[in-house]
Amino acid sequence: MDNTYQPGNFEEGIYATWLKNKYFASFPNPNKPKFSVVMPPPNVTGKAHVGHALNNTIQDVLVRRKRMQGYETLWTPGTDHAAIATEEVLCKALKNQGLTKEQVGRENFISRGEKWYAQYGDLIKLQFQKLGISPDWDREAFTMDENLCAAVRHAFVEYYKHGLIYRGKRSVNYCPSCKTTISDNENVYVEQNTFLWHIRYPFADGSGEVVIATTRPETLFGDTAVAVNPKDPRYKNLIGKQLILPLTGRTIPLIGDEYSEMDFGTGAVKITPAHDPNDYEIGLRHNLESIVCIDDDGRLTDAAGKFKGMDRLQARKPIEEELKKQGYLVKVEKYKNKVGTCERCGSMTEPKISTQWFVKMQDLAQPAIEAVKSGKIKFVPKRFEKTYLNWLGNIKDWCISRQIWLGHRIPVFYCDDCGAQIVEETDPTVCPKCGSKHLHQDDDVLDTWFSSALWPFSTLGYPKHTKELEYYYPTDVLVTGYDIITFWVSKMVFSSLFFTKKIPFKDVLINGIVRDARGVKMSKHLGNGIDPMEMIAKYGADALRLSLINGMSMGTDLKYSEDRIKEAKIFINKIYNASKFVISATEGVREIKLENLAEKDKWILHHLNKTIKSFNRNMDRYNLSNALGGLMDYFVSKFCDWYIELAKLDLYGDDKKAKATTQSVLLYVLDQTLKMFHIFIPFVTEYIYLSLPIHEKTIMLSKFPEDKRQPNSKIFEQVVSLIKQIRAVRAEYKVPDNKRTKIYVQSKHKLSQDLLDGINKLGFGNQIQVVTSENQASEKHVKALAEDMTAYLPIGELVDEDKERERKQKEIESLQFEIKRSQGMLANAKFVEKAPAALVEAERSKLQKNTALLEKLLKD
RNA sequence: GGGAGUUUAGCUCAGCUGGGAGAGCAUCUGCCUUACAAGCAGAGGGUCAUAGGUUCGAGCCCUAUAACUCCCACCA
Repeated sequence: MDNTYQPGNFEEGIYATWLKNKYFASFPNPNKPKFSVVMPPPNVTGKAHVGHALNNTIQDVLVRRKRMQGYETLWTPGTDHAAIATEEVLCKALKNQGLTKEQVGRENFISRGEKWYAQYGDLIKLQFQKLGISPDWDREAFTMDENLCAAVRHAFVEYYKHGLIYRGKRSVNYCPSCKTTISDNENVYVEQNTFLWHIRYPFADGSGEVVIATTRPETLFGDTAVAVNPKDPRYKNLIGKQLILPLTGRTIPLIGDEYSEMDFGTGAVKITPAHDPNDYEIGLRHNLESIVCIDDDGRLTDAAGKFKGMDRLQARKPIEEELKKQGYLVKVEKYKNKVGTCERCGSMTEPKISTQWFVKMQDLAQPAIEAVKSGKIKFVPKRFEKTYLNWLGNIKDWCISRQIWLGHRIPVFYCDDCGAQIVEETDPTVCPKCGSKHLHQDDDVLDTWFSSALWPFSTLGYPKHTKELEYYYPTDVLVTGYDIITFWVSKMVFSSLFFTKKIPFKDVLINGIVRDARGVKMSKHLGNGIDPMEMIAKYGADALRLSLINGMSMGTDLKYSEDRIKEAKIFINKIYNASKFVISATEGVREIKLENLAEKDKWILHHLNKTIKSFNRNMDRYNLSNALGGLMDYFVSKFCDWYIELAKLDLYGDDKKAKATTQSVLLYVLDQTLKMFHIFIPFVTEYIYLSLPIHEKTIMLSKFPEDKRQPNSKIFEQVVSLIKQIRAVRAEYKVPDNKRTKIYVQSKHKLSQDLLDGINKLGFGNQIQVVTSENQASEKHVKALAEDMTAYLPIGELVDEDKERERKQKEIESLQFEIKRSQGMLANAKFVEKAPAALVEAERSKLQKNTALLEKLLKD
């Protein structure tokens, strides 16, 4: 081992060995219980960020433990093609060359996409490997792989044949300047200072008018109704009457629809089905005509009469003037609202009603809701079930077509001659209806989530009936962020239930988002991100991993900064140094024998066992941070601070038997704790493990610690508290640590020599003597008390009678307070009656102990 | 507008089915003790956001209020 902890010296080599020996590989083995996890596939658009590091570290921790516990463990890695994001990147690159995707053509563009995927897919993989995670890389999957494409195709055809896929109209965002539809993500809402135009629509019969308020007067030419709330007393009786649409002379009806809010504007809203998604819905409900008054270039159409050909925005002013001239304009007020704009060019987007493909959700959603409600699928933390159920409960049909080129092309073919729609698993060459050979495929591609929805089973070979699918499915746990519960988790559940008749996973573990030290979400844009690769280079992968798990709470965002990684490294350094000590102290040891245990040995083994027990309990409940915290605490506060310090007495002493036992215990405890630490910090633990005098070929596949009963040493617990008292008393009297004193000990129990030596060493003594009464401690002294033990410390000049009296007085008071409290509780009949028996018992023994201590003090 | 979350020590956060307020970091004091000064020993520091309620007992349960955060929908 290196003399100091230098992760850079061994992390890479260890990972290479793991890979070479195929320790991560898994194969179906019906004789063993299995544990399977599928990795949320990162987008192949860039490099790994801390969020990936967190998500994958959590998975690795779970997977490594199960593997060590003897489960046949499969963790499937993979990547997602993220069509929209990648297409965006590629378009930008083209733009820099002065090209558009139309100019390079669809085929050429797609092959550019493939090149991109090949190049960046490997990059992400290399970064993940640096993290030390242990998925079965031989099973790496990509959403555009041949067999995954087959799964997508199969899924589409199945849905279609079950009548769950249909073509319908929907409003999409359209950018008139880029001349393309854009995704919801690229459509950013920007607050703008604009106006609210109040326009008069007279009744056709001349019986008055209705005033409407609008932010878009230019869409007036597409109006086919005015809507009011049917409960609105102002208009209730007027519903059904005809209105004259200004500037056109057309008549349109006044309709009643809940959509119209009574307290907004005038309570009357103009309805333009062709240019507003809500209006489109209303149009469907009321059977309204849809009139297009803005074309794909953003110019007004014939419907706008003399305004035809004008830009939609530039037409506002002239329209306003015309309305004013003709007496239709009531007023124009200043108004702030949010307007959808194109992320790329910044111009205002237009809602556009177009034909899209949909998946019918109602029947699919129901079983997915049931799966969670019945508890077959559990969310951790539970509160995220609400997010899931809420969304599925109000589900709308899923629009799966996207107007881009990258991704899975919609497998629908149209016959140019008879117009038939052909949907089959293989591409058709002849129209089954009319025999025509003139066929063309739908231009759109599928929503990226369509393929991600199949991920848990498509990666195991679906639609083929593979032995992997048979053995590993359903998977055991999915670890993901709360931001994609609706996008992804829900879709996997209903897809899986439909296609495989099984749930895709049993537990859904939700991790939070990594934020910077001020709580701001990390992003490229803000430049506040922490680059995991840079951190690994600086502090090692183990430190990064430890810092992510330590203090992390499932589902809660993590405030994160480089300091945390520094702290983690310091902790690992502690493990490193303690291990170095144990290894040097156990050179040549061939066998671990836990025999002839001394008090300290029983004590450390008891606490080890307690730690293992709570570690496993916490891990089973996915309390990773608590499991880790308990282990860290044991390692430092019990093993290092007490056991190792005391072990030195045996190691450098003459008692060979005691030395052998201590060596065994040292090795045993280190071995067991390393194995638990391994799942969090795999590299350094492997490095140390392989340096132990007794070890297997890798810690990765060694047996995970299990709970074994080990009674505690009560006497050693008392020795610990006596030593703590001695130290506290010394500190209070300002005895510097380098000034050692004689220690007199009086104890009800017989203290063996090793315990006395221990008290002497850790209590800063230079000599220790057992006494049977205080008088035997002849010098002026102060006292340190434990339940059945007392230490007298002759600290010479530093003894201060007043202070000693004061200290005792304080102690007495606090004991009296405690005793009174205990007595009060025990005197309360309701407490004794209602509280759990163990609690009452504990209170009694506490009272007893405190009373004993108080008596002792009062005697003085 | 609908939903969810958070509020505990200077900072980051634990705190189990309700049963004497915790950890790490930071601060202060002492110590280079042969694994570790990236260390060891000790100490100080909290009206558990606020106001009510339930209970023998509330950080935890109920009601209301405030501040902050997030998600979804929408603003004619």
